[in-house]
Amino acid sequence: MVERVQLSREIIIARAHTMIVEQGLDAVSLRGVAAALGVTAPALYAYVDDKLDMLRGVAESEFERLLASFETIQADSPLERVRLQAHAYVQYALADPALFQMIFLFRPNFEVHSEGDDLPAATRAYLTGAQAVEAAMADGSLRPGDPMLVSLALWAATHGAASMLLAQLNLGPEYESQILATVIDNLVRGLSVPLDS
Amino acid sequence: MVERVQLSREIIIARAHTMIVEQGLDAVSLRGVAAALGVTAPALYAYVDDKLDMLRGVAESEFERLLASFETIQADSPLERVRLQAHAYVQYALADPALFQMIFLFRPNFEVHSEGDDLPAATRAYLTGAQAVEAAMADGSLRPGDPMLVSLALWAATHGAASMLLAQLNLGPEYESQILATVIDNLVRGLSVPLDS
DNA sequence: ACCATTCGTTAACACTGTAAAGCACAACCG
DNA sequence: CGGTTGTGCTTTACAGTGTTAACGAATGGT
Repeated sequence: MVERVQLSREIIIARAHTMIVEQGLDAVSLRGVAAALGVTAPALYAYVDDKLDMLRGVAESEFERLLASFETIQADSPLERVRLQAHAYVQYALADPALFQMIFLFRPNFEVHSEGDDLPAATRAYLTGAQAVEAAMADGSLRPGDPMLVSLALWAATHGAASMLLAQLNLGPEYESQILATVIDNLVRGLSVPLDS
Repeated sequence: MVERVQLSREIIIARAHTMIVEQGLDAVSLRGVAAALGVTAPALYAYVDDKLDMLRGVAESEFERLLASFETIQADSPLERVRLQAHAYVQYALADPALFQMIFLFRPNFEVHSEGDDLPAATRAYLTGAQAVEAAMADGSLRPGDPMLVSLALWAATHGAASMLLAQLNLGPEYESQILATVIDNLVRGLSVPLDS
């Protein structure tokens, strides 16, 4: 009961994607993906270097999705945009834990030497965050500083919060949004110019 | 050139521990650990449920070490203790990345129903952190609130910072301490009572 | 001396990722 | 039309993995 379509890198990655979502990262094998496509495992090697390369393809498409979710955010102020992006990141993580677990298997490279849309999606997602931080600094709502440093710090804290929520610490789910809010809001508060009182 | 000692759970876990440090988590196999002990793989099953259980043993011993590093911290104030614990956590992570990567394979359980030293080391490490937070709140240097929530938030942010540093983002190593400081100091700043100015 | 138990071994199963060789079919060229 | 070339997949194979079942040797007790 396998449907045999024309093989391609995209098809393979798409199938791996859905299998990761449905069965978890550890349960996905190259042979399994091939079988789901009605094909034997070595056939995939014409389109994919190895298993890691296949997963890299899935990760790339995920960063693309994350970036898209950033771009739909409507915010009143630059600072609010920073906060909403952090929330969007956690939302993304909680929606598909297996995918979130995977995207950091590959070290993103944030050295921006070339320009344009051919940058890896991870880099573009990061740049989007950094822009929001920069705007909030120009705005005067965040204290001046290195935007790269601050956006990485925000990302790190957000990532940690998401990881902690996913670790299922038997805390009861009502804690989830509170932990996230505590991390993000207080970090932003610490980074902001003091509002006396 | 294998030295064959009396087998035990502790011996197995210790050997797995050093092999993880030396060769990385992915390179460690049950068969490999057995061979290093001069024994065949099925022999381990008398002392260990399965591979995951073996790793769980290593993780437990690591939390014990982390806890020990917390207990040697000398701080002038409760708030300073909170900051130093966060730094100790990151120091621990950077010292042995493979071990840090592993300890969160298992969801720690923070429900404290029993008392005393028979609690899992992860729980005791967390409680140590929560106590410091509580002291800082009693002290008046942290705004009042749920100590559990705040200490989890701090842990989450710290964990995220460590993960980000370990991801080797091609950022140049001078960024490492800066990112950490940005996350921790600003989060603590956000959690503190404002000091007008 | 025999029995029982403990502690390890060997053999086997069902997987995994990956490489080499082979085979079937379509396209092209004379 | 017949032969050649090449593409796309399969079969086969290898070296691993975790794990289970059956077997064996040594040890201690009665």
